[in-house]
Amino acid sequence: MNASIKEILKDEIRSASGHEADILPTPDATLGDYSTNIAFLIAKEQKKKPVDAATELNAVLESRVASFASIQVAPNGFLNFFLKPEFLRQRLGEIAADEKYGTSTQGAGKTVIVEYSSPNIAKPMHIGHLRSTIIGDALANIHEALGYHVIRWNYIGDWGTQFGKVIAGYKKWGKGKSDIAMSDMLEWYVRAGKELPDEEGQKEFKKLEDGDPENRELWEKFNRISLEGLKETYQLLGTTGFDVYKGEAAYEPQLKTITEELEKEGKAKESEGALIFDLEKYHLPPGLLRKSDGATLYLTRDLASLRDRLQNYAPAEILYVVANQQALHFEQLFAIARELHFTGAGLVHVKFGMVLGEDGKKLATREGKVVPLQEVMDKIISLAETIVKEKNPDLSGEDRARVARAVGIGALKYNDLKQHPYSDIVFDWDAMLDLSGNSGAYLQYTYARLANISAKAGTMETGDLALLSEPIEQKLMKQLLGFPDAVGRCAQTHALNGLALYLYELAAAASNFYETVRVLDDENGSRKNARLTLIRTVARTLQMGLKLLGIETLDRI
RNA sequence: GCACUCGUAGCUUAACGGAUAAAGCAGCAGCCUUCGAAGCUGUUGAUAGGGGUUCGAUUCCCUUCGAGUGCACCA
Repeated sequence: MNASIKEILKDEIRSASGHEADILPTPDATLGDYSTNIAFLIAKEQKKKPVDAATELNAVLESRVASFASIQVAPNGFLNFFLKPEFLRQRLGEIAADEKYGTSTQGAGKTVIVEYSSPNIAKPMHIGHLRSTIIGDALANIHEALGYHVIRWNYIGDWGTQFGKVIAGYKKWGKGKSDIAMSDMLEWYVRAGKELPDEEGQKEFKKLEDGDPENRELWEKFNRISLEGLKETYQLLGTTGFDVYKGEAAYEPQLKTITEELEKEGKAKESEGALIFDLEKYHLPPGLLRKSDGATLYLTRDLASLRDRLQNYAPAEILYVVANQQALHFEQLFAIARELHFTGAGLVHVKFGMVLGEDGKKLATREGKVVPLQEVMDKIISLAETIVKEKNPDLSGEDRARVARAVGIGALKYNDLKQHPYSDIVFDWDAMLDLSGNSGAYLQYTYARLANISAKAGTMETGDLALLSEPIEQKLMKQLLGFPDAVGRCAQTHALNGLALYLYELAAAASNFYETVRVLDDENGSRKNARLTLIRTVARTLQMGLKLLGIETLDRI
C-alpha cells in the first residue's frame, strides 16, 4: 500500500513484458495521468512498429491494472494510464488517515553522514555559508524521512593558516582586549591579510601546530567565542541541531602517522620538498599531503576525517555539501580513497553554485566585502515585518514578530531551494523579498488559508469522498499521489528544487480550488466534509513538505 | 594552456533521453456585499551557432562562440 503508483505500474509492466519501463508524467492531463515509453524499447528489440508493440502489450496489461486505471494507446506508441476516480478517492482516504504519508522505510538500517554548513572559526558565517546550511539541513531531513539514520556533521574549519592570521592580527592590534567579539576576529583576519606579510600568519600557525601554549590558549578562546555565535545563528535560521561538531583540528594528532605510513608504503612520494599522492591514472593533478615546511594540508585532514567516519560510523553514504569551487579537491579525495581501499560508503560531493553580489561578482571575505549572515537575516526579517504589518494589521506585536521571522527566513530558504543547486545565486534583495508568486511566503499563505477554512468548519468528519467529482478536486487528489516520489527524488538527485516545485504546484492547485469552490457554504454536509478532508490532507502535505525544506508553517500569517 | 560547471522568454529560473519546452517577475485584459486579493482567471514571449548519435535531443557526443570556477605547498 506504501508503494507509489509508479512502482506498481513498473511492476505490472515488468511481469507483463519482462521489460523495465520508465513511468513518465504526461505533458497534458488529456493524455492521461502517467505514461510509459516501454513500447519504443520493445519495438526496437523486436523490430516492429511502436504502436503495434503498444497495442500488443495493452492487451495483456489492461486487465492487470483494471482495478485502478484504464489504458489508452497513443498513435505514436505511448501507453497512457488514466487513474480511475474511485481509485483516487480510495487513495485520498488512505492518505488522509496516514499521518506519516511521504515517509518511507527504504533507508532503514542504513547510515548517512551529511556534512554541511562547516563554517570557519574566527570568521562569522557569511552569506556563502547559507547555501551549504540550507541545502544540507534539508537533505538531512529528507534522508530521515526516508528512514535513514542520519548523522548531521558540522566539519568546522578550526585549523589552518587562516588561524595564524587571526592570531598575528590579535598580537598586533588586539593585545589585552578583554571582551572579544566575532567582529574583532574578522577585523584582525582581514587587516592581517592586507597589512602583514604572509609569513607572519604562517609563523603563528606553525607555532600553534607545534603546541605553543600562548597560541593554543588563544585558539581555544577564539573557538569558544565562535561556537557560541554560530549556535545563535543556527537557532535564528531554524535549522536542526548537529549531531557532530568535529572539525579539522580534531584530526591533527593523527596526521603525522598517516603521512609517514603512506610514504613508507610507497603510496605517497616526495616532490619538490612536499609529499604528494600521484593521481595521474585518474587524470588528476597530484594531491598535496604535506608542505615542504612539514605542515599538513586540508586534503590530509579530510582523508583522516574520512577514515574516522568509515571506521566509527559505517555509513552507506557520505554527502559533502560543499561549494562548487572545491570540486577538484573532492575528486582528489575520492580518488585517493579508492586507491587506499576506503570502500563501503558512497562518497558524494553535493556541490552548489556561488552566491554572487548584485553586480554579479563573487562575494569574497578577503576583500572585506563580506555580508555577515546575521545581517542578512536581520534585514530580511525586518522587511518581512513591514509587509506583514501592511497585509495583516490585526496581528499583535508578538504574533507579528513570529510571523515576520517565519516569513523572512522562509523566503531566504525557499529562494535558494527552489533553484537547482548548481546555479549561482545572485544575491538580489528585490528578488529575495518578493513574497508573491513562486515564493516561500506564497506556500505559507496557502497553508494558512487552508488551515483557516479547516478551523472554521469545526468538524473533523471525513464525509463521503465519492462526492468529490469536480475536475479541480480530481486534480488535487492526483497531485497528492506524487508526494512520495517528489521526496524520494530529492535523495536520488541530491537536489531539493524538485520538491520545492512539487509543493508550489500543489499549493497553486489548492488556491485554485478554494477560490472556485465555496467549501463552507455547501448545503450538502457530506460533500462539505469530504472537501474538508481534501483540504486538510493537502494542508498537511504542504506542511510536511515545507518542514522537510526547513520552512515553518503557521496557521495565521 | 588544461579541467570542471554552465549558456532556455525582457529578467530570475524548471524540465528522470520522450509527446504541443514549464513557471514566477515585469507587461496586457478581467475577478473583492460571500471561507484571508500575500490571491484567482486569461494573454504576449525562449532552447547561443554548427555538426553527429537516436524512433525521439534543452538533455548524450564533437566543434565554434560566450560566462563563471579551479589547476603544488590557502581552506
